[in-house]
Amino acid sequence: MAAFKTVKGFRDFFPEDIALRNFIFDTWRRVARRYGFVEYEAPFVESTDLYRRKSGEEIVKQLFCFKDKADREISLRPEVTPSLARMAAARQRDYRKPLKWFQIGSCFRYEEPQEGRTREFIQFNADILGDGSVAVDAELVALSIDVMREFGATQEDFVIRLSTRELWKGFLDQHNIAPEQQPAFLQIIDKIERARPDETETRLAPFGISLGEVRAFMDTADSDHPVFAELKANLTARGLWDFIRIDATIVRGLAYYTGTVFEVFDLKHDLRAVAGGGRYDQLCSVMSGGAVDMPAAGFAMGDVVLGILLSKTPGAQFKLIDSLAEQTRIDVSVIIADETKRLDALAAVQTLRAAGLRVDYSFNAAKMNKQFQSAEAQKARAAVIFGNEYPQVAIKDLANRQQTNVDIAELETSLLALLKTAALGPLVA
RNA sequence: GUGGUCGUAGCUCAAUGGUAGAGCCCCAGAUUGUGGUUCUGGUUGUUGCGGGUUCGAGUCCCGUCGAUCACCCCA
Repeated sequence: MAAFKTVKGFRDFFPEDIALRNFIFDTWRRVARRYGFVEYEAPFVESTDLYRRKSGEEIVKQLFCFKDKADREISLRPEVTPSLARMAAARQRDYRKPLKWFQIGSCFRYEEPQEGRTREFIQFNADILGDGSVAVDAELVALSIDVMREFGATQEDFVIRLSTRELWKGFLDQHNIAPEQQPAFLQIIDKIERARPDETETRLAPFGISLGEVRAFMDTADSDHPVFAELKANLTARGLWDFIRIDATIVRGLAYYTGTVFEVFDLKHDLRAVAGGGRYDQLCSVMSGGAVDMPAAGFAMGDVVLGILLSKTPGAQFKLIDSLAEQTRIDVSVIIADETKRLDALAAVQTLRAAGLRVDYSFNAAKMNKQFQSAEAQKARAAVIFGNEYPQVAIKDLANRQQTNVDIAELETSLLALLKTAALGPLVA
């Protein structure tokens, strides 16, 4: 029988992978909380209609969708924004506005996997609902910048490419393009940097607009354009405007964006967008059948591309490596030099664990050097040796290799004191 | 869903169609009460899977699964 493998596009998370994931989650949570956001979660499975409502029938081919045992059409969530809109519309009266909500969890898309794109990925979503001001847009951009900075990324590593659909709306109204045709036009703009010029020209033809006109218009959209004035003043005051690059080609694929749109882009590795989002003022209304009309804006950041970026960004390495080590390190390795003292050692293990220390030991009789190697491998700060000196035990500081004997009654106190001191020695690399 | 490339030990990779290997990792010993270095020895494979051609297939052919790249998509 062939060995089992993960289902296509899905990942195993071994301990070192979980350590990285925890590091990412912790960072997302810490910064979001710093901004006054509160955490929520939505179901992993929703009615397929929820996504049809938002994006139309063609979306189904990208959905991880199936029928349940009662023949209901359901889908693994491809994103959480529709769920958020549903939840917010249902209970919005219970919360003071604006809502500042964030969420961390898996999403699923039935696509061809490749680097940076899997069928299950984890997103951090941050959204602000119930306030339509540019101040909200600025707050979200600021949050996305600070999340990246918290990971250790700098201005050398990433940039916020930002635009607003207002810009193109004005342009299109001027050219008498009907609102229902505008999404199709924006799709062309979205691909303008990747597509060949003659292809773009052909696709623009039905709109009666030349590539030259589009390019000329894009050149007028720089950071001094009046449409960005308020956002610029806001982010400049925070010292964050230097992270922004106005880029009229950023329109985001989604039809529902209505105002500011932005993406977090890495500058050095030619990766996919690390995060993206914008303002979607109509969505709550659409999702609630018009019952609740609430302006909203938000962004999402995926773990897969972020993980690749972090692994390639020197500035992020220190925090990351430190976090990974901290998640698997123990405080104390109890070494049993004399098997007749094993029960005494176990008693001490429990006492130390009750005191909150991370303690491990060998399950079976083992040579001293093996036990010390285990202590080393687990990055224990101290070793406690139970041997023929009992009822005294030897405490060894594994950082500086100094060893002292103490009475068993003083073990906990002595260890706590040792663990408070800085680890000076080769262990601290 | 479409097309290209790839798939050999836990990992990184070798092997003109002719006995499947190396380094790292791991395990044991040198060292029976002391961890990073060193030395010695050792384990590890249905060569992704299934067919076919051949005296003989890791190697060539077909299919399939997976990875990766491009397309698509990125809600």
